[in-house]
Amino acid sequence: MKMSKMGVKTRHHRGSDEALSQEILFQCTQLKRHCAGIYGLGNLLVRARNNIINIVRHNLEAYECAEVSLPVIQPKSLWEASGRWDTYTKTKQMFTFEGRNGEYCLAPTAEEIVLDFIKENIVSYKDLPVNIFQIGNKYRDELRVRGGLLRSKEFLMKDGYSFHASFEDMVKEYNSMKECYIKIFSDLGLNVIAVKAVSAEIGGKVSEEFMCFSDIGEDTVLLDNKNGIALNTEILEYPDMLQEIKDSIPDFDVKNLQEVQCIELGHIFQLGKVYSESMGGYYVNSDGKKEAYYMGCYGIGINRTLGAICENNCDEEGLVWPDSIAPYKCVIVPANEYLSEAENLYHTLKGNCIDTVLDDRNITFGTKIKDAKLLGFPYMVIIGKKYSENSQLEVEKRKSYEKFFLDKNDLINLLKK
RNA sequence: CGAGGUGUGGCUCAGCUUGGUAGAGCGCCUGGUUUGGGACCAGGAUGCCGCAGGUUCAAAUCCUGUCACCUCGACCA
Repeated sequence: MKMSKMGVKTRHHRGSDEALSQEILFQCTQLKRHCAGIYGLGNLLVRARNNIINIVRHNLEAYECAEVSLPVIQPKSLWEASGRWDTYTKTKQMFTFEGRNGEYCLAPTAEEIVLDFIKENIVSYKDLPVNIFQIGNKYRDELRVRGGLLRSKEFLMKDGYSFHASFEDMVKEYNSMKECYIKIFSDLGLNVIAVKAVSAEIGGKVSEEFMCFSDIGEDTVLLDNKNGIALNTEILEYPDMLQEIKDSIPDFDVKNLQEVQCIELGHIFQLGKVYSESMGGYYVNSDGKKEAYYMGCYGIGINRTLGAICENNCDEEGLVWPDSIAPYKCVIVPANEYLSEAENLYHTLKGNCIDTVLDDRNITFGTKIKDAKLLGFPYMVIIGKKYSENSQLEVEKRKSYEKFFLDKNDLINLLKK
C-alpha cells in the first residue's frame, strides 16, 4: 500500500481519552468518532482486525465450530417469544425501528435468531451436538459509552452457540470452548485469565469471562492466588453464587482476594434450556420423546480485543503493532531522492507476499519517520544516504528501536516469518 | 436518568468574568530555500462563535429554551 493513497492524516496533537492507545488512534485518524459511541475505523485498524478475525476463525474451526451468518435486522416477534423484547426496550438498550411490516430491532445479541435459524435442522438426537458461530456487528444503545473501541454502540463480535442432547454434553463443550478461547487469546499475544462471572440478561447459570489485565479496564476482578481462581467482583452481590464457591473450595476467604482492573474480552455461558424452551427448540430423543436441547453460548468482543491489543502495545511515540496482528509488516521510508530505489524494494517485497507500506508522500524525511513510529509498523526500512554508502538495507525495529543492516534476501526472510 | 463540564476556520484550543471590527498553534494553498529524525522565509485562503428566541444602540460574551458531545454514577462483549 502506498501511504499517499491510504487517506490518512496524522496530527501533532493527541486529543484526550483516558486510554493512551485511543488517543493515539484519534491522533493518526484511525478512529473517527461520528457521534457518541459510533466510530469509523481506518485502514490499519481494519487490517489488524481482519488478522484477529482470522486467528479466531482458524481456532474455532479447529474445534469443529461452523461459521454462519445471521441477520442483524430482526423482527419483534422473535424477541417477544423469548420475553426479551420488553427487557431490552424498557432500559432502552436496544435499537428498534418501525419497518413496512412492523417493528424490528438491530441485534444486540443473537440467541433468538440462532434458534430460529437452527430449529429446523435439529430434529433428532442424531443431529446433535452442533456448534455454530458468526462474526458480525452487534448494536447496543449503551447507557454510557467509553474509551473509543472499548465500549461503543456498534461493535464487531464473534458469537457462537452450541446445542446438546444432555447436560453433560453441554458442560463438555463448554470446557472445550474454554480451552479454545485460552488458545485464541494466547495466539493473539494477550495475557488473559478466565474469571467466574454473573450471567445477567443472557441467562443460564454458569459463566466465565475472559479478562485481560489493564488499568483502564472497567471490571474489577478478585484473584485468589492460593487456590488459583478468579471471580468478577459482581459475584459478591449474589450470596448463592458466593456460597457455591465457598462450598467447593474449603479455605476460600474473601479477605485473601487481590483486586485487579481488567478489560472483559470474552464471555462463555452454559445456557441450559432457557432459550430452547421459550423458542421451541426441540428434538426427539432415542426413546422417541420430544425434549428441549441444552445450549451453550460463547462470545468474543472483536473490537474490544483490538482496542485492548492497542492499549497493551503502544508507547509515547505511538502504536507498536505486535507481529501476530500487524496490519503491515513494514514501512519503507525513503529520503526524497531515493524514491525510485524505494519503489523497487516495495515491489520486491510485495512480490514476496509481504504486506508493505511505501511512504511515497512528498514531505520531509523527519515527518515520515515520526509517522512510521506513530502508526507502529513493526519494521521500518530506511532508504537514504546510508543506502548509497553501502548496499545493505537499514532496518529499524519499532518495538526496541534496535537498528541493523541486512541484505535484501535476509530482509525478505526476516519479514516472511 | 442523576451530578458536573464543553460546543469558536480542517484539528486542538484562547477570548466570555467586565458586551464595542473574530484570535493563536497545527494543518491547507502559492512561490522560493531546504531534505537523516515533526525544516525555514515570504505571501494567501478558510468562521452565520451548535441552534432558536430574548435583553441592548450594539451579543461569541448577558438571560431563556433547545440540541449535540465529554467526564463521573446505575447497565454490559
